[in-house]
Amino acid sequence: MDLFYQHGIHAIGINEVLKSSGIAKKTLYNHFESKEALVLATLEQRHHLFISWLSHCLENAQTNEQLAEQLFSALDQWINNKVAVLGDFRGCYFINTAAEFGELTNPINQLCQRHKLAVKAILKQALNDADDAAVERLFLLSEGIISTAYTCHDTDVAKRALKN
Amino acid sequence: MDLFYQHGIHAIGINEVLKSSGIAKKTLYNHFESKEALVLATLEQRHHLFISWLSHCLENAQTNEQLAEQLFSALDQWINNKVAVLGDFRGCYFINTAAEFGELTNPINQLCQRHKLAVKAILKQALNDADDAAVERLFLLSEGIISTAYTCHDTDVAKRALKN
DNA sequence: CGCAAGGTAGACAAGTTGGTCTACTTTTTG
DNA sequence: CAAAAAGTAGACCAACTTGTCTACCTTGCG
Repeated sequence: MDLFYQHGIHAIGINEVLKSSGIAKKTLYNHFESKEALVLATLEQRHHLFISWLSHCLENAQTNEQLAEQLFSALDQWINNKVAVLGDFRGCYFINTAAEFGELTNPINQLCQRHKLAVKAILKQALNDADDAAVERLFLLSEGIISTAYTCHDTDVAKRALKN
Repeated sequence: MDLFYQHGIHAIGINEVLKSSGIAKKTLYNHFESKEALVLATLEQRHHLFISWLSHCLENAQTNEQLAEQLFSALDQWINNKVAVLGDFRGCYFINTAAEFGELTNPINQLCQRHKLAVKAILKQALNDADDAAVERLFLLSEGIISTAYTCHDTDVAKRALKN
């Protein structure tokens, strides 16, 4: 997971995965029928990790403003490597991976899409399905923050969003 | 350019570039000393293309609201393949490329960052450097829109943003 | 025209890729 | 304990990677 997240899928060969995990090639191909299957498993794992972290961060928000505050401050924690389960921040694993696998028919791409829809659903639920436009704005802002933090190496962007 | 944008850098080998461009390998390496140099050239080219398209789209905006309207409607055009110079929409070339080349020391990554800063500068300028917080929000929203349109295959996201 | 510059096609090198397979060892389990 | 299951190390394969080089051909220009 960490290797793929830190360097991208194409940049990491199976042999590097083996070396870093200390596992034999045969064993790996015993558990996963291909590199794609392995990648899908890492996506699935991170999906669950991320969703449960995010849900926890957004618990008990009462108002739009409160939700925004909790969301942005969670992102700030992540961006500044304060969230152990998410590892060293290197943008969104799903955005990054979708960038490498763009074909709509590719299961990898589809999983990335599903992840994003799940994130949006969590925001919606945190607002009791109240305000669709607010959910949308919050989602777009959070995507923008994650993307900007990564490509601009801007570690303060979430903090600034908190203030505005 | 198109090949790299549509499929990602690692997914496209030099030989595919040659085949698709009808150029001999020697010739290519006569003009570019490496694949990285070629990639940098495509980034540079698209950077200029994109910046000049965007500047044009944002001309003569008087208010925050007007600027937002012009920005979102420009994005909508791009996302729905109405902007010939930008080619078939496949997200932001710079976000996608940064996802593949994450090391801060890599010139490719640095170019991606510079592009984003230039985009932000254009927004700032379009508002006559007036309202920093508004520029920031607009930038984040636009990054979110581009990213969402791509990873969620959501071609209406810019249109919805226009309405809110 | 004649020649230099720069094009073409593609063989080739050295290394990497994902994936299979053999031969052997360790662990689990009835 | 014995047998089966699952692990290990790594050779091997075919295909592909970037990049170099040779040999030939086409241009543009003095």
